[in-house]
Amino acid sequence: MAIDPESGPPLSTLTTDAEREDVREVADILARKWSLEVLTQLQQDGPYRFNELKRQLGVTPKVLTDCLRELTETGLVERTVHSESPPHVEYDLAERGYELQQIAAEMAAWTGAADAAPTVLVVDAAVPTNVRFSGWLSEGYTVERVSEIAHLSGEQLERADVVLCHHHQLLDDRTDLLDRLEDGSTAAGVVHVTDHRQSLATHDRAVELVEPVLKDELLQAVRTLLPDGAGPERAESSSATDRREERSR
Amino acid sequence: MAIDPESGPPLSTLTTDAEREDVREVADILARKWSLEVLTQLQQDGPYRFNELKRQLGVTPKVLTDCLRELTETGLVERTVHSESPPHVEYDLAERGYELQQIAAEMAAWTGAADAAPTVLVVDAAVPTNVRFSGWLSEGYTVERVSEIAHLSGEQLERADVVLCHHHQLLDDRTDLLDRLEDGSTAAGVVHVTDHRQSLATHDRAVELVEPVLKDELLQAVRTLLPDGAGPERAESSSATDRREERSR
DNA sequence: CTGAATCCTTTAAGATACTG
DNA sequence: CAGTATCTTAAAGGATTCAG
Repeated sequence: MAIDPESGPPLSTLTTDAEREDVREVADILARKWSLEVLTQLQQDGPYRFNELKRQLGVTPKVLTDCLRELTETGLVERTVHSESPPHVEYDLAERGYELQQIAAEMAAWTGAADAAPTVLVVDAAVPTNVRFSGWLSEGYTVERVSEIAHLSGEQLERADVVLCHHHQLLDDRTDLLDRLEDGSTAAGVVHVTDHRQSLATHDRAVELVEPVLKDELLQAVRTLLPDGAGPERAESSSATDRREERSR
Repeated sequence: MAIDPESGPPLSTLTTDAEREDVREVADILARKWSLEVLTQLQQDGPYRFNELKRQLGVTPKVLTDCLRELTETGLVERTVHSESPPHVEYDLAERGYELQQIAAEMAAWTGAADAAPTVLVVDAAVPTNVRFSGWLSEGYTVERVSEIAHLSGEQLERADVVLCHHHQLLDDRTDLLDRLEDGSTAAGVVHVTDHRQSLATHDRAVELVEPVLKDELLQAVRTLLPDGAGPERAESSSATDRREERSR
């Protein structure tokens, strides 16, 4: 398991089935299409009536009914019936609904932080090499590892800003992802690590390094491949949203 | 995450659609039936091979394949192909998978904390009364509010240790939940608040209070209705798991 | 105004059998 | 050993219509 030992272990583990079941119940609500929309809307604009909310979110009545029923039953939203004429119903955020949004905000911050740090995908280095490279990159970068480039998924490649791989891997079974890596049609830059110089840098977003590779050499190579010199020291300045927009263009 | 409302408002709000979408993606994974099982299993017992994991969890191969594919594509699990003979495949927790479990643990702690504090359900007090009662109870109790007892859901009643309601509400439209409240067949105790004494305490888990109700009077009444004198000062001692077992018997 | 009732489509999950 | 292929079921989301 790839946990860096230097950080003191908070190591809260989900040991019991009951705990995991609790998490699944909470996550199930957050995963529903309209739950968070309703919660944030209620938090921002105080109480809402049914049709107000319906118009605001652009959701069909059945779905909103289902959603609000679940949220009130789980104590995240308060439903108040006002009997004055004309009678109406108000929905407002409950204390637990507020608390849940704080947790949701942590989740967003977590993914945001990973998006903000450039991601380096280390492909199939032998274990000692892998550990060495990962250690060098662990500050300032999000590091992912993949055993064989043949099994690389499109999603992983999309998350990567730089792919770091041993050259011999690039000679094996061809895949379309591999082709895209070599012809430079991916957003990610490529660092080839080879045992002997082979002049493989086939496009301007590819760099070749020959073993033995030094730490500064690797970091420098990675840095040149990031968009306009954005590196770990500048990673903090670009928000998660900025990077998301960058990547989805 | 211990969110105490009296601390200055961290008030992280989920303002953008992108943030809510991120949360939904993460929550969707946690809500899946086997994701957390796989993650905790990998965390506890190092790397696993496919069939090992399959036997351990008692899951069909298709479902495990789907689950592992999603977890590796999202970078939570590392998949390593060992080509020595006999060749085999290993799955292990990735750094992000470890981080996600920390968040999951916070979610479990959050629901656990709510379970650990006795829950008082305040039914349909007029707004000023409601605020007054809720304020008195806010330390040491989880407080929920419901506007009309007629709309009380079974789930809410099950979460409640004590139901605090105005007596006139109990005379209106009958529901089965209301019957259960009055005949004492619910786990929850009942505090009736009336304007004039009416001798309504029909069972030993019901208490009648006459306005004006004093803070100490209310807190004392609530305390007598909790199982064997467990109150807010003892709430910390009983773990979330203990209370869950209590309630599900 | 606030939903309930109906119908349709998609997807997770499980069971079962089969393959490189 | 490590999956894939097929089929079935159940629940969620959505559109539309109807009702208290």
